[in-house]
Amino acid sequence: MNPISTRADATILHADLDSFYASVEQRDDPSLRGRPVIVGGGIVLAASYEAKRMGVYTPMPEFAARRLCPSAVVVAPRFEAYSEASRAVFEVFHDTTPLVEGLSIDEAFLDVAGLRRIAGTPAEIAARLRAEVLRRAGLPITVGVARTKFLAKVASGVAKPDGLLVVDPGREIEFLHPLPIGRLWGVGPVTERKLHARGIHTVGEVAALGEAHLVAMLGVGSGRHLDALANNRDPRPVVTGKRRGSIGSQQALGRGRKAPDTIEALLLGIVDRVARRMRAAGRVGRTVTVRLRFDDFTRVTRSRSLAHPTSATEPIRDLALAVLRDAAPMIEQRGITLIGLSVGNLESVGDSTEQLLLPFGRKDQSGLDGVVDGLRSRFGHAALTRASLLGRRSGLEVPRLPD
DNA sequence: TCTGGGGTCCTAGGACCC
DNA sequence: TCTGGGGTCCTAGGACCC
Repeated sequence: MNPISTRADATILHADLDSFYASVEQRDDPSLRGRPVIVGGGIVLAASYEAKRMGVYTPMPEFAARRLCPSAVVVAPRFEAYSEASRAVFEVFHDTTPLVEGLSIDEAFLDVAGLRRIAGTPAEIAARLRAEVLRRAGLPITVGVARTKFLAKVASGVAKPDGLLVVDPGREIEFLHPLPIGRLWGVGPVTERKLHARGIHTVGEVAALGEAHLVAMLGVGSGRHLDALANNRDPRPVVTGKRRGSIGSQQALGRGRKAPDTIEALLLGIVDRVARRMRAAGRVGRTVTVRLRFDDFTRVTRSRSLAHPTSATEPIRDLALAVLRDAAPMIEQRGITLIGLSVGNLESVGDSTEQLLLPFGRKDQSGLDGVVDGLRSRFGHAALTRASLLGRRSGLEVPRLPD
């Protein structure tokens, strides 16, 4: 009998654009190529590798970066251009494999298992992916290849910039255990401090600690999570079709007193932006969270939930204002330096027609005409059109909509 | 070094229901 | 009259990620 290999192949790619915003600027303005570039808006949003070599990092205050790197060209961010570049890059991802899990505007996991016959080994696919991203989007990208998501991500981090690194399944521990704990997904400044205080500096040392110890130190969630990663257990599959759970916006205000009217006006602007984005995305939500940051950089959040999900501006605005007024004494006393709002508990408009009709007490199709106006005011016309289409498709006689 | 804007996930207590 | 345990939702806060 032939021995059956139980060890899975390294088929997960982590693709991560290098200094994304700065690279887009260098791509679009040839005079910036080869020079230190900082994309800044108060803080450093991105720095080219030329700037990083001088010690510039994200999110360093802009003035500090200028002092550190006087020869740097500082450019204002162009978020539209970055979204467009991201779209082009994700097109390449999707042309490579249907199994794409986006993590942010500039990185994604790709599962290329099963593509060997038609597309070659994962290393070959990764090399081609890098070349294609450069050709079609004009951007450098680093790819890590491994058996698990975590190892693939670490690999791309190690290979940066403009690199490709495959972690051979036979050498995973050898690769993983010497790494500093900061490389572990979920270890930020706080956890790092706690571990350093106990003399733990490498992933191998975390692995040796044992789950019980980690749980006692960091809580059940983080403890188990870190124990698993450090011991090279990461069974998470690449998941497609994930949707956001919240949509929000915020604005830093700088120090100094602001009149209550000014703060309200800012919040209204934010509500408007968020509601607009929700409608554009075809999402409705129920939980409205107002976020405040004070002069001393402490933060609070205050949230309330609506009875029914919505993407209409008015109910969100009313609730947000009520929450803000409750917080007025706090703001008066502590000074405000940031205001933000997000809407969570998101659902997709059109997930089910019933969900749309439920708030109106209509589970069947009798007398639907009368609810059209109500639906429009609640969800907006575009969402209603989609719902109507879906309703018809699922056999409901949803009334035709006036234009 | 004094800190932007977009998110995710986890924890924990209290209300409420069965 | 005094009392369980489980499940779910809501709210607040914290850590983390890019």
